[in-house]
Amino acid sequence: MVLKMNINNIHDFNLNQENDFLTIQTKLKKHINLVNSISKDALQTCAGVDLAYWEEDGEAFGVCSIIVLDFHTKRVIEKVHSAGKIAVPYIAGFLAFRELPLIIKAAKKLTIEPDVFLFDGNGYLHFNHMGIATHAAFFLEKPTIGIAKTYLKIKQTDFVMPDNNFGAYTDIVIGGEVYGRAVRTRQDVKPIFLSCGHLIDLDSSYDIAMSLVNRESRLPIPIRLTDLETHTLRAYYRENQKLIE
DNA sequence: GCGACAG
DNA sequence: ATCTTGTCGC
Repeated sequence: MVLKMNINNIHDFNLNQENDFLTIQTKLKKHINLVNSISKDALQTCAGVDLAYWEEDGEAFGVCSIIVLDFHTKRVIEKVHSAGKIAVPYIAGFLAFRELPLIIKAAKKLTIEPDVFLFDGNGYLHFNHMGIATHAAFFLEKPTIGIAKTYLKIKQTDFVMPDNNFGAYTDIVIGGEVYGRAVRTRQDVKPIFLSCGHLIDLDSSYDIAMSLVNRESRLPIPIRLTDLETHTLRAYYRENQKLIE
């Protein structure tokens, strides 16, 4: 997969400066496009993206997995991954800066260009509308969807708990604007927090995410599979640490 | 000092 | 995210 934006752009500023992070976010968010309606019939492939971490000699390492599925058969058609040292600490609101280097490194190995990417984390549901799903789309140049397992409170606004049945949801409205959606993907489980990433609208994101849920997990299949995959890869790299770098 | 805090 | 055993329930 060819990536237009150069990864080196990510390293052109001081990695631990939150002000620099904010500057980047503010610059990119002006270009967010949330008006594309994407029909499921037009989709051929979808991908999940996730990372796992571990420590070695006091240093942080991570592995990123991207798994591509045929959207309709749900069969895996490609798996790629990347592993390496993690340079940026986790700071709520700036997750993308920590995870993007490995995500881009893995994405470059894709031979298929997925029609849509699902991320483990927020997209537009973010105080600066620049969660990892949104931010990553500027590199991938493909529609992205954010799927978070827990709620990130913005401007002291809580979400309204959706009804306890499959598909029930409540929109997360902050200051009169819809940021995302709390979605009950299965009965008797906690809701997930869905939001647009970029290049797709919220209703399409919801339809796609819901059609990718089965009885295995409350999370869409691509996210679930990459989560399992990163744990497997981590176990491997922990035993073969020298294969990294 | 205390609580909050996507992953 | 990660560290971790058992355990309640379908």
